Amino acid sequence: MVTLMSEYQLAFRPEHDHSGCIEHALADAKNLCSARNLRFTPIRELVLKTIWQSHKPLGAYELLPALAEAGFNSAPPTVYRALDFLQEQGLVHRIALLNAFIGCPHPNDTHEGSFLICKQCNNAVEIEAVGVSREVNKQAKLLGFIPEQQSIEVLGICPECQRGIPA
Amino acid sequence: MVTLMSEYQLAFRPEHDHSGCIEHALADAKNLCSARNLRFTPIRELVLKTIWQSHKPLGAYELLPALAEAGFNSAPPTVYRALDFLQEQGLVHRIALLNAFIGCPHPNDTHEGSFLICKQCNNAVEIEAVGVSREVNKQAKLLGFIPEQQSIEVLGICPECQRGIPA
DNA sequence: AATAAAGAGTTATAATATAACATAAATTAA
DNA sequence: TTAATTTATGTTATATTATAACTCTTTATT
Repeated sequence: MVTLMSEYQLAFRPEHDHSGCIEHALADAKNLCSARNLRFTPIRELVLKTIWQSHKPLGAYELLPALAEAGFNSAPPTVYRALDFLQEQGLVHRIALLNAFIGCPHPNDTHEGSFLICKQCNNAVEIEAVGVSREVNKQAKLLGFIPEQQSIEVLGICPECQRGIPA
Repeated sequence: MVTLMSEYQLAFRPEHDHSGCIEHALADAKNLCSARNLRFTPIRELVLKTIWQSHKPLGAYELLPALAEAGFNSAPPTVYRALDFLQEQGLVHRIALLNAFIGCPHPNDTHEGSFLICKQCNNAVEIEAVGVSREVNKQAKLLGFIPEQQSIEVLGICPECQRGIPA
């Protein structure tokens, strides 16, 4: 059952094994940094882990308490530096509509996320918007515009919340 | 020549008659408000007019000086109220990636803008992204998600700037 | 070990946005 | 036409998000 479903659906399925999401994301990040000869420092790991506590995008300031509890400096620059690093490496995405950050479930292929964000439960899923990107590029080409960075964000109601059961 | 071109291209064509854009937008707004029995107050008109001074999205605080010069209160709430009104009526769009606002060239049909934004000259054009919206809805439906609000923003280089002539 | 580079600590502040309450103007009801 | 109501604006204060600038420490390179 689960194996037939795209990982992208998990965020909208409260019953899924979320500890698997976290472990998978952290392992991915460790591997990716090691392969790129980058340092996956304790602060970076903690920020990523905190982001992955749920599928709800978190604001930068919501990440600070976790740093404080772990005994790190918890001034804004600390978390923004970690977020900058994680974004550069594709490990997290920033959701512009929310000023918030979410873990990327497939950080290995460079891409920009497209998101469905539930207004009720605040969970967000990253979708493979191949068709969307293709259409955007088509429109851009018509105007002679060279696209470099896309932000596609859709607010709405997720399947769970439609059933009246906020996740 | 110009009649064959979509109005959407104008932002990337520095030679276009921009006074026409402004007049058209203000006339549209006046008609729309009157048709909806809404008040197109001097502040709202001035904010819209200021936004339409160019095709570059403007931040809220960039609009304040115009209010001050015209003798209005120029504290942030004044401009945000006007922007809220203009957004609700579809007269301006907010570009989330830039925290900035841009005039809508066709405010009559309710829609959400999709934008191509030039990183060099900062001009932005609203595109008719019918195909894009269709693709987004398709993806959403696959996941049982009901889309309500879309934000599609593409950063890149416009045709003029590709030619090395920043508009 | 000496040097350089990268990461983190720290203080201050910039930029964006809203809350809350007072006043004024316009619309509607009496 | 006034009185009541609604809508818009004035005003002060503050919340939220993000970055600048400088210091110190740790890690990597020579």
